[in-house]
Amino acid sequence: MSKCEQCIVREFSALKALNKDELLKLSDCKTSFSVKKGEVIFEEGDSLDGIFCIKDGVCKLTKLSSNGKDQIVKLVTKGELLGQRSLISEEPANLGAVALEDMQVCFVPKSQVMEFFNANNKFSLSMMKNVCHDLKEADNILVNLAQKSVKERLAIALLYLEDTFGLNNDDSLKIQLSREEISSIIGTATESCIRLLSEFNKSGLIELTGKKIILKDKKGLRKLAE
Amino acid sequence: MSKCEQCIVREFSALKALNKDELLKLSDCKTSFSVKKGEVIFEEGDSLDGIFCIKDGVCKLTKLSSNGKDQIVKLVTKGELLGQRSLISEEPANLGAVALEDMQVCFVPKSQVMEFFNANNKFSLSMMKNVCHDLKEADNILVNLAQKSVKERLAIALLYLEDTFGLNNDDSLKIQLSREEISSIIGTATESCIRLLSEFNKSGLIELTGKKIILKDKKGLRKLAE
DNA sequence: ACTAAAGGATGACAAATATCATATCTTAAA
DNA sequence: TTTAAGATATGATATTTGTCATCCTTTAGT
Repeated sequence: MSKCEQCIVREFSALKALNKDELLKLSDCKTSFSVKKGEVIFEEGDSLDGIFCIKDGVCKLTKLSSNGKDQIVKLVTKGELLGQRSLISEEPANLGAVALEDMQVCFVPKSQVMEFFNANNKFSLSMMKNVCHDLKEADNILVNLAQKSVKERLAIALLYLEDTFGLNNDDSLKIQLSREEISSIIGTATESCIRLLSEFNKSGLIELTGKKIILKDKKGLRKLAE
Repeated sequence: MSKCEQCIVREFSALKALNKDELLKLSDCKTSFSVKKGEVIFEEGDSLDGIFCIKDGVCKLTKLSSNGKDQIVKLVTKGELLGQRSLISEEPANLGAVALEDMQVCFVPKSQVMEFFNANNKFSLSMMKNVCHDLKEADNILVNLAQKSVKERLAIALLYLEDTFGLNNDDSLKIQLSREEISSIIGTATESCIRLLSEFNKSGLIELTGKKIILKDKKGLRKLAE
């Protein structure tokens, strides 16, 4: 069983507010496991008995719409927590979580989180700020979905993916998403997304090489994104 | 200066978690004021030095998109609080608030809210649950905007307005929104919204009499909304 | 009561987006 | 390696939605 003290999740999440004693408790009660690409961490409607710490990898949070299509609501990556809203609300998960890459995850039982929550004001405030940040982001995405064209949303999404997940050595986006997944982020048909990527490619905004995407003209993309 | 003890906001918001002493403090520090229909309570980007309690009336929370159109992100009504996210995040308001009706509002300074927040665990947990609820709602709306047609979104919005704000004696929706505002909720052009309302009217789903809207066939609307 | 301004309605048309069909390419399993 | 399944690409077409113009109706102000 590894220690939580040096874990990357401590750097980026509410766990940074925990003191040494609390970290020891955390190490004791957590369970580690790995998740293969494509595997489900939890499904929409599941009751979560705790939160997940993402030590490595990226997953998507999705919701199935009644038209049968999945919408990606958020991508969650290394260093972040998963399941906070559900835990605080004491409600089943509103979104499902699926690994986009192989992941290393820890599970911390609800009882332990609530103990920190009640005992450590900094921890609860920090967690709250995360939820608030998510709310702000969700509102902003909501406005984009309502007011921007698919083309604009694609430009925004590509810039977001580069900013958030960075680049490989060849300047291509580090995060690997299928065309269908990109469509599911921007809320459009897969074919429309593919067509626009081709168009961006032809007009020199991006460069497509197989699955790889390189943002060639970020200024142009930013202008498109407005 | 009126007492907070009997205030309707206590019934529905995090204020229900305050004890008698705290309520007295609240009464002491709050300022009451009224807002006329159409007036701005705060604007996107404003730094809020506290939260607002809505004693009466309804307001819209909007965000201006780069295309020049306002998107209504949420309607907030009698009994609810305003500005919680901004307060917790210690960030400027992400959304602007404009009265849809004449309102009675109280303002509670940040210092006092934070005092309750730190001293009273129930209060902070309750407030957090509100933010979590907002997040869930925002995610759900986001999915609808991404995946549902304008017609479906209109049906959903009409049902929501009836459920949330109720009916007048003549069965018409109690909340009065302009066509432009309805468009701004469902994220479409005003003309498209007007056209669909006419269509719903002709097909017997709703009945339009001037500004009044009566949901005639809720079953049909629910089916449309899926 | 009159008038201007705003809101609402509708047609004609354009643009954006979805859908369906099909072809090609990639990947993983036998 | 071969093959099948899935992913990507693209054309043709249908549908949805937006835009612009115009007219009608209501509302607020003088």
